[in-house]
Amino acid sequence: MGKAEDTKARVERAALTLFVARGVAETTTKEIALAASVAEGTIYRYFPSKEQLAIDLFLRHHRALAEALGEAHRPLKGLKAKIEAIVRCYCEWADRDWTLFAYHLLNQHSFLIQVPDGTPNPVVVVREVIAQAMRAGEIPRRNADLAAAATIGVVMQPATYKVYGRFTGPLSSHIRFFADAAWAVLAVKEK
Amino acid sequence: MGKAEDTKARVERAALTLFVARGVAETTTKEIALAASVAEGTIYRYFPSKEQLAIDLFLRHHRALAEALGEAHRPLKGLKAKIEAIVRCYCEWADRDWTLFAYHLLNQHSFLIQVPDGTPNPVVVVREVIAQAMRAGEIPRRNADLAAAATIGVVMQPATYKVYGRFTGPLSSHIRFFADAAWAVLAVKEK
DNA sequence: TGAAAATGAGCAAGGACTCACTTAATAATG
DNA sequence: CATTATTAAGTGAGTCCTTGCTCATTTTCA
Repeated sequence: MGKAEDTKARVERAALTLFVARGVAETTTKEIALAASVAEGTIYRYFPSKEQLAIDLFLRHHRALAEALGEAHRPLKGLKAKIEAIVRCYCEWADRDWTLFAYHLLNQHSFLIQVPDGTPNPVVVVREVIAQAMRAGEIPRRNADLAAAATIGVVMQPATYKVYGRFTGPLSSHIRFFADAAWAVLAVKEK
Repeated sequence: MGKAEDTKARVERAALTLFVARGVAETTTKEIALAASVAEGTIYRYFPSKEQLAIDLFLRHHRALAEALGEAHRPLKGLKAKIEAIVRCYCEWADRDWTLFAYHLLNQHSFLIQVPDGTPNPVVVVREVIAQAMRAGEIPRRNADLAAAATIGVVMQPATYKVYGRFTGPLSSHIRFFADAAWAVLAVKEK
């Protein structure tokens, strides 16, 4: 790794850690510089603004996660297999870089509006898998957005509670439960 | 309503609306004053700081929701009935004052750490209902925090997506689905 | 030796909050 | 009742401080 890339990476990691611990607005550029062992001005060699640094961090993860989820389910046939692959991919992604994952989770509502059209989107990936399974008659038909939201909630709420410290240990240890629970939600029959 | 209480309420409502629309840190005291048709100094007659105003708003709702959920399920017997009552209460609560609800939803991670010990807590209410049902053998035993989180996610994730504008219409129209889906998650068997 | 990288004092902008003061409402008084 | 005194409510210009960002200067290193 070149010196410049190393410095850039240090700034990103420092910013990320502070953003998660104290929030984006509450983190100052001075603090980022200090945590990255760099002068404040150095940040501006690599990023045009603090805002852009925050957005870059978010978007990079957002896109990568969406692509990973897409590739995880695409080769498989059948909703059950796809759901399990998506859940596994999501949990492993979270466990691999928990700080980045937490940042993405906690800042969705700040940045989601700024996602350019056509950007791969994790929610849309899941929604499409579900909508397709409804068309194929694998699960009861209903509002696909609603079904996708409830299904995603089964995994994302536990992830959120892990961020809050309500649990410990890797998300991956619960893949079996998440996949079964997600399936159970999708299989709910209209009465 | 006395004049003073009316002013205080106007300030609170203005702050709430702005906090939801733009975030707490991004909302200035000038904007709050303007929206409440009040001078900036007037805010400080009723609240010691902007921060405290934000916390008050959060805590009041947090406590009230927890109590409402508790009362909704307490008279009932059996997990299925309790879950349905909790889901109904939660959805109606959200529909009744959507701005307040959205504020609470979007700012959990800022304020949850500041909740004083012993404060009624919506998550704990649900967790206890579930833990009790596990002890009674109504549903399979597993980590109660995990089960509670996944169950809550079934309702809260759709609520969150409604905040983001991904859907429209009252949450209450989906009570049936949420209750069935929540039950399905809890009934998932260990394999 | 020159370009790339890094520095950090300083600036302009904007923020939360204060406070000396005005206005409205209420009580006391003769 | 009219008048005055007392308190409550409201004001907004101004203070002080923090923040994001700049840029003239220095350091690093190929």
